[in-house]
Amino acid sequence: MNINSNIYKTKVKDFIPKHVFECGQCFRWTMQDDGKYTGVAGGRAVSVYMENEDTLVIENCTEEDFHSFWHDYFDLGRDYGEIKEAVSKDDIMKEAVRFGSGIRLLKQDFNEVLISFIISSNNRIPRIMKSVETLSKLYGEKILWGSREFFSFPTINTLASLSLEDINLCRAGFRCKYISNTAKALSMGRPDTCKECTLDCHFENKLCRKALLPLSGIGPKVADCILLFSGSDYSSFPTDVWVKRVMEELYFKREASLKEIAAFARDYWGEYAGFAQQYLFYYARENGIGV
DNA sequence: TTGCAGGGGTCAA
DNA sequence: TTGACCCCTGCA
Repeated sequence: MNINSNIYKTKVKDFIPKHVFECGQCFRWTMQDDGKYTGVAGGRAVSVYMENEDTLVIENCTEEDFHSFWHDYFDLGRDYGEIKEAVSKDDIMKEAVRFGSGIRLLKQDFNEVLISFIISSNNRIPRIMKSVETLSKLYGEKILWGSREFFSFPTINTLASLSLEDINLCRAGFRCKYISNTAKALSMGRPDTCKECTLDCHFENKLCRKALLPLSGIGPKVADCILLFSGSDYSSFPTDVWVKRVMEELYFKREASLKEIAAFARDYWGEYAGFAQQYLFYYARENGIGV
C-alpha cells in the first residue's frame, strides 16, 4: 500500500484504535493529545490512527516492519467479520459486538504479557501501566524515535538477574516477589510440566496452562489472560470480576461460580470463547454492567 | 486535611 | 474457604 517515508498505510476492516487499546488486553499504548495511540512492542515504537475509517496509519513504520512484525501483532490476517458472526449467538453478544466492533486481539510477546498480567492481579489499569512502564525504563533497551525516547520491556533473563529490591522500584507491591520468582524460574528453562502436557502444548517457546499455573503469581485468571493475549489459545476465557458480573447478570440471571462460567463459555463459544470474552469485557466495563 | 475502604487475583493456612 | 497482601484512588 502507500508508503511515504516512515509512514505506512494499509486498508483494514474491524479496527478501531480505542477498542483495540482500551479493551484491557495491553498496558503500553496511550492516547496522545492528537488522538493517536503511541506504544512500544517488539522493540519498536510507533503511533497509530485511522484515516477515513478504513485505513490504518502507522507512523515510524517501514514496509519491512509492517510485514515482519505489525501485521501479525495487530492480527490483521484474521477476518473479524467471521469471528463476530460466530460469537453472535444471541442478542446479548450481538449488542456487545456492536459496541466493541473495532476490537482485535493483539499478539503480544509471551513473556511481556506474562509479567504484565502478574502485575495486574488485584490492581487497576493506570497503576499496572505505571509499573510496566517503570520496569521498561529501568531495565529495558532504549528505543529512539527522533528526539523521543522509549523503552522495550525487559527480557526474562534481565528480570531474573535483578534483586527483589531492584524490582520493588516498579512499585508493584506484593507482586514484585511473584515477578522475581517467576522470572528466575523461567530463566532456568521450560518447566517439565509443559514438556509432559499433550493437551495445549503445541506452541514454541510458550507454556500451556498446566505449566503456567505452578508459577508464582499466576492463578487461573492470569493464566487465561496470558494464553489469550499472547495469541496462544483463543479458547481461553479469562473470568475476572467484570466478566463474572456480566455473565451472571445477562446469561445466568443469578450468582454463578467461576467453574460454571468457564464450562458455559467453553460449550457455548468453543474455539472463539476468547474473542467473546473480550467483547463482553469491554461492553461490561464501559457500560458499568453489574456495578 | 486526614482517614479509611476497596480494588480487573493469588497464596497460604 | 478466607484473610492478607502493596499502594493508590476516591470519598466522607
